[in-house]
Amino acid sequence: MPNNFTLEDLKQKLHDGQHKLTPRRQLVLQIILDRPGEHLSAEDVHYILREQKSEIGLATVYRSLELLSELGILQKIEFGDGCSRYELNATDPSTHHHHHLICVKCGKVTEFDKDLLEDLEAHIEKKSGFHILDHQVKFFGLCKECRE
Amino acid sequence: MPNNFTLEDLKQKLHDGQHKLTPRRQLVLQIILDRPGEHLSAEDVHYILREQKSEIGLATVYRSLELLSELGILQKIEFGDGCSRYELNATDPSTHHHHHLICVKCGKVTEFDKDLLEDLEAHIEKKSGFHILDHQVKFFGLCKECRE
DNA sequence: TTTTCTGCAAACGATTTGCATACAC
DNA sequence: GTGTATGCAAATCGTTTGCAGAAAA
Repeated sequence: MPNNFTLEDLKQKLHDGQHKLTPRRQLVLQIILDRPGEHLSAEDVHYILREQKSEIGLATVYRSLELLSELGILQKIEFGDGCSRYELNATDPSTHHHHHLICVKCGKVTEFDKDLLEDLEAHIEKKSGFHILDHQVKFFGLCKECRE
Repeated sequence: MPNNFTLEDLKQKLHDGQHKLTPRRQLVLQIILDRPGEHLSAEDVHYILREQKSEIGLATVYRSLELLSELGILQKIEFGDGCSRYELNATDPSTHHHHHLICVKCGKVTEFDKDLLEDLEAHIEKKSGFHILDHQVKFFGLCKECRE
């Protein structure tokens, strides 16, 4: 399992904000954990949960995803397809900051880890005085399959 | 005026797709042209037009912005604030591909032109076989004013 | 008990669409 | 005259919220 936080960490984080680690929230998180690299939307998560007979309201899915994002467990991302998607917000620097490759033909979203943006970020900080905390990088183009 | 296409180009592009360069479409485009670096939403454009006594339906604004984006005149961008925004899609390589610096405190969006992503793109193409056509880069952080 | 959590339905806000009319070639 | 554009209102769709009951501390 590619998560780099413990259940205890999570409980602590929730507790600090006067929240609880409820069964529903664990279910929602587990769906994301089980599908690395999948960028699920709230409706996706809801659908998967219903499929596995876990009855849970769509509003609760939204609220759980929102909460987990606020805690930094998940990362909310937008691919311009009209809905928010979520992925695990890895805190390990080696996996953090991966880039998304979005195929404009088939719509497939793949990931690419290597982060070569440091130079650019340093340059920007120096020139503009803007202190960068995070970034989102999306590349649009044609995936290997669609090129052929 | 920072546009690098002529009215004739635009007319031709529209004509190729069996569309017309109507007065309304010109109005919408002009609003964007007059405000470089402003990232206006459809409602922003609609509001500005009403202010200057140009009566035009909101749906028409949406349709015009959509059409101009399809033609590559405008670029549709998402800053995660719940609505699509539009900017001029400069075709001049020296101004193309500017990055957005989004302040997480005051919400201000500024631009930064320098494009140092070439190395990264070359690396990705080589490693993944993904052919990159365009990219979107957003940096989140604190602007100069909010740091103080 | 007091607080948080959940489900449901209603509300919401950005965007799209159906349709009748107006315009352009 | 034929096809495209437009305005308006209604519909749509993802998301949020109000509220009442359920669960947890």
